[in-house]
Amino acid sequence: MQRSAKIIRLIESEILDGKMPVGQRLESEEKLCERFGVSRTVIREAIQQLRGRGLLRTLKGSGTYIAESNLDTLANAVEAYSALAEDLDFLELIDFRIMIETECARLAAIHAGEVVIRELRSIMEAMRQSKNDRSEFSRLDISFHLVIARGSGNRIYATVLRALEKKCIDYARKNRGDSDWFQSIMITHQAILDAIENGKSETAADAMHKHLLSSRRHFVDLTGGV
Amino acid sequence: MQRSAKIIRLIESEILDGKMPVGQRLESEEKLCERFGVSRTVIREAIQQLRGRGLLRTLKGSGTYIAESNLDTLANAVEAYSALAEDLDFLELIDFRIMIETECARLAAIHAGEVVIRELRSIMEAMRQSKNDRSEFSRLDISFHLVIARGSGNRIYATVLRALEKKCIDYARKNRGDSDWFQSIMITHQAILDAIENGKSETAADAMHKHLLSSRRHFVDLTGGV
DNA sequence: GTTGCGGCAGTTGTCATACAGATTATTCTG
DNA sequence: CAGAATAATCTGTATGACAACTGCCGCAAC
Repeated sequence: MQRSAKIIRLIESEILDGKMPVGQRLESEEKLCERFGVSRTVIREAIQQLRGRGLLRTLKGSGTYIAESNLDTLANAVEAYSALAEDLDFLELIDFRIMIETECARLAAIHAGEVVIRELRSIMEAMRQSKNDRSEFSRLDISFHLVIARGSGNRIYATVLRALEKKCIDYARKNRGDSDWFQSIMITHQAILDAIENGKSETAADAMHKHLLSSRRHFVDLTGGV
Repeated sequence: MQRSAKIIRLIESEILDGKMPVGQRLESEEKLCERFGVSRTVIREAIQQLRGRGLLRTLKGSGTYIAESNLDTLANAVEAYSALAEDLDFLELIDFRIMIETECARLAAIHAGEVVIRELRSIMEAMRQSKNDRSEFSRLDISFHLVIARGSGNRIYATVLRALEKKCIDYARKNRGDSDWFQSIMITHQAILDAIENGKSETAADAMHKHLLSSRRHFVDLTGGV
């Protein structure tokens, strides 16, 4: 095994076991060299990888510190996974969305404020006017869902869904349909929005669930599930 | 901005935009030096960080390749997030669990085999005997949930929940209660187990949902939601 | 005393060079 | 042609040097 890999495991376990509090400064690279008996090259490579994982952050001229948690790191990981997972097809994606977004709608009905609701209304209006621009329509469609995730008040949901945005837009573009399909999306979106506005959490969850299930059926009909 | 950061963005975007197919070999470090006009040090630091993110993997003597998606990377990110997020309150955690574990229970009722069911039974028995050892009881409580996640057959759910194990145990320990609370957990766990044994997916999902909702209510009552 | 400046020590970022250890391509040999 | 020996290529590690930046301390001016 490479030397840097050993150093990584040592530092990683110190952090994850909570021995190193968030924000604490690591020893300088030179000290770490002495302590582990390796060259500065090895220490630096280990630190770089741990920075990539979001466990450390470095300030030039100052030092390297235990990072505070960063949602972007989580988003990067999810985005990387969805980009690299060749076998993650759109059915798995929509199944995952059914799970997470049903919950988002439920929470959004409880937590969403006036700002979020106005944003949703404005997206609905833009969608009406983009009826004939399929690409723009798909983008707005997904942004409607992202805003609801944000309105849930749960940052994890919002972050994860945002990381999947590209993949979702690809799905929406592929899952195109005729004028009836357009109408169906607008109606179900409106039902979700109404429920959120009125704070009816179960109704919102149910509407979102039906909306995505119907999207899933449409996708299966259109593509045979591929 | 550091030079390695620029290189990272360039390579990252090439990968995430799908220009570099999974498994493809990157140019050698020396070629990348020429192309970007920097020293080998900078190139290597960029590669190290991208390895940490799970986008690249390197074979000594051979080269650096676009990684295939790896569940461990996702697990690392989730674990790092939960370990470093001092402000990740338990309500967000339990909301997330309600969502994902309801689905796990549903799938486990369909996919769980005899091995998983025996394991669940044995955990129930151990919980009965650990009634007075709160720490051990909490550990067993969470392991019951992890086994169900494994039994769902969905590796993503199982991986993510496994990465949250430590945080879940902390939650369970904090969410302690009296003898009635103990009985309530045992009864709802039994209901979930029965539904899974009998392959009743909707019943299992419902039982899990009720179980975690009740846990959430108990937590809110106990702590005021903090 | 307080403020502002300069300089010094410490620290990370980058470069260059060298070689070890592994893999891959090429050539040689039977 | 097959297989072994060899060469070329590539990553891992070590070392030394210097640039760029930060934090701290002391000193001078007010």
